[in-house]
Amino acid sequence: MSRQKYTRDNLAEVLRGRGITPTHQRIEIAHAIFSHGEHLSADRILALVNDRASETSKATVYNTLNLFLEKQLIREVIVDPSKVFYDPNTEPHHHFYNVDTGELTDIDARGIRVTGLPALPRGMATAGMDIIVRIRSMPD
Amino acid sequence: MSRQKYTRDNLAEVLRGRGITPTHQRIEIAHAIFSHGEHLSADRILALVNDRASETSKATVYNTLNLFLEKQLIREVIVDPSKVFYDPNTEPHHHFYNVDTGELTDIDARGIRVTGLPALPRGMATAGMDIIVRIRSMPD
DNA sequence: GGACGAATTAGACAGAGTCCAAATGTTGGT
DNA sequence: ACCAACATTTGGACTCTGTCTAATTCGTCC
Repeated sequence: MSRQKYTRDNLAEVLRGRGITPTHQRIEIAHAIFSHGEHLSADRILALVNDRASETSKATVYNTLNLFLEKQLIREVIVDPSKVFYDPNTEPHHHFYNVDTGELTDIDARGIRVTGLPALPRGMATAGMDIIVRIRSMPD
Repeated sequence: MSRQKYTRDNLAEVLRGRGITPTHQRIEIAHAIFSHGEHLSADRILALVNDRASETSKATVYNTLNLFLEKQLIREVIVDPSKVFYDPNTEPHHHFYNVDTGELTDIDARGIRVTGLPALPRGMATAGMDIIVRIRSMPD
């Protein structure tokens, strides 16, 4: 995703580019995810899109998020056992996870090198690697 | 945890060593986790302990798992959005996660080096790092 | 045995996410 | 404009994981 203003028109184009019919609701959902810089959970997204006018149902939010995932428009981040976070950044990167606040911060993957990993089991291919650095406020 | 037969007597000792009163149910749960080599989810553990005689309730299984976590007898592994896995291995290690089958495999952390991580945000301390290598069967 | 605190229990509850069948929207052809 | 065919959305029921609570049971110490 290039860096630019996420107008609803731009977003419609982006969706088309991935073979996704840009409906009303999908654009609102994309807008929520991309213009809001953070890592959002499904329920936060549902709340955000229903803040403004067009009502969108829970089912549509989940349908859409899964569609965006399939089309690799977003990524999911699994760090909290109770909910999935959706990440608009599809560049290779990892995360700091503040275990006290639940806050997620990106770590650019460029420059990070992991050595000493064993060979993959036979006939297996890597589908991706996630590094999660759990952090907490220093006890003083 | 040293490598030895996980008899119920041994396990009772281990629990005591961590300041956990070794009850009937707790020993059965520990036995399920430690003698079964795998990474189990709460519902699998519930099923396992109720296979043999002594019935154990869902509440007790969750209570006990959380107690074991607190006392650092086990670790939790968060890779599947729908459930937590419990890991009897508390040595530093990471995981292969087979996204097709859901199977988890340990990766010994000794020998693994990660370079290029940015400095932690001010006033933060590392609480642990997890590396998850997602793998899938090679498309042939 | 009695008393007291710790542990367990069933079942109600909460929250995330899925499923389904009905309704609505969109598109292309005539 | 109308219709047919298809894609999308919807409310609500449902499932599943996990928590909570108040009542019971267990263990221990006197």
